[in-house]
Amino acid sequence: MPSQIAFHSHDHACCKGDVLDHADQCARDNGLRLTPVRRRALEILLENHRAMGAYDVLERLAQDGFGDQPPVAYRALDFLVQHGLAHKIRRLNAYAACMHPQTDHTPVFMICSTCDAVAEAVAQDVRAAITQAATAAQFAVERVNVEVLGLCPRCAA
Amino acid sequence: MPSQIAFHSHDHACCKGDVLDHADQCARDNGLRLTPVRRRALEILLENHRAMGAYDVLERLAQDGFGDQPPVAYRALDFLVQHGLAHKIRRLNAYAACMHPQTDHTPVFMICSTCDAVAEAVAQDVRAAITQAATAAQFAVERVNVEVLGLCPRCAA
DNA sequence: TTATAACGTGTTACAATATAACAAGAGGTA
DNA sequence: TACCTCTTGTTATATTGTAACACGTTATAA
Repeated sequence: MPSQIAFHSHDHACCKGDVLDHADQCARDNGLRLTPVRRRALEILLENHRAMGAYDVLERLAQDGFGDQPPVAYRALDFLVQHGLAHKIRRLNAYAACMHPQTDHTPVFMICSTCDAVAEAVAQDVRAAITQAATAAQFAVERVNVEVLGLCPRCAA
Repeated sequence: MPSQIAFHSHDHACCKGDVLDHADQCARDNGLRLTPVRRRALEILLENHRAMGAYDVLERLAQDGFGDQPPVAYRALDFLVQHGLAHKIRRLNAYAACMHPQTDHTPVFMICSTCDAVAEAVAQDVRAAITQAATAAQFAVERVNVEVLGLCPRCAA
């Protein structure tokens, strides 16, 4: 599942299913508890290739009978981020499901400034270039966040 | 002035002076109005190589006799960011003076997770790698933001 | 099995970050 | 001068994010 397809038409039910399957698998393998709220939060994020604000997710969770106070959403989202099942898109103060949960990746987020769609690319050489720059500054890298704002193919057309 | 020096000892009065001089120059050349609040905001950001929250800057501005309501700080900071004199560090919800205002750069921010110091590296190949990844996804890049969390040389020691 | 500890959820209350909108002043320009 | 634009100050409010506690559930271990 190459990252680029987020911007292009694809079988999203399948795309979504794959990620959820992996999440279940990952939970089993690592002794994580993918509880109903957490799993539902991930499903909500997976509904489209857009980042969602914590309060938007909260609203959806509340509709489904879960709690309706901010910590409910923040805790579920923090869990997903913590375990690599979702990412926080800082430019948008929002969250998106991880589209490459199986790989140890340094995600590059491409955010469409027109339609707000978000795609996650895996770019190993971006990571390499960053590491090199950091090394030159004697800086020990822990986490990397790359966000690119621009126009997705659809909006550019 | 190589980016890396932010993490190392350097003549900060000079470092600060250079950036302010450039800002004055840049304002003259481009017909920008580097008004007292705006210039003072930049000076405040330049006091150390740390990112400052808008409310911290506001407090300082208020002490200097400017308004004490949030828009005062946000407007000054937005102006600086808009014209490339400062950057917003999204991981910290904070702002830092631009240390390479003269160059058309894609900044890479290195944020120390221990002491919160921020250094700004210019890494042309990071930009190149990102552009390549974006092109592969038919994504038209407008702005790029790279933030690296880790340990600065001092804290690593 | 029961005791216990660790974790998860719901809730209240609040903190931190950010913006909309309007009035008034400062600075140019015809 | 009259006019326009930009800038500043202010009020009020929106948005995003957490601390802390009560209670339930799950895992562990005697």
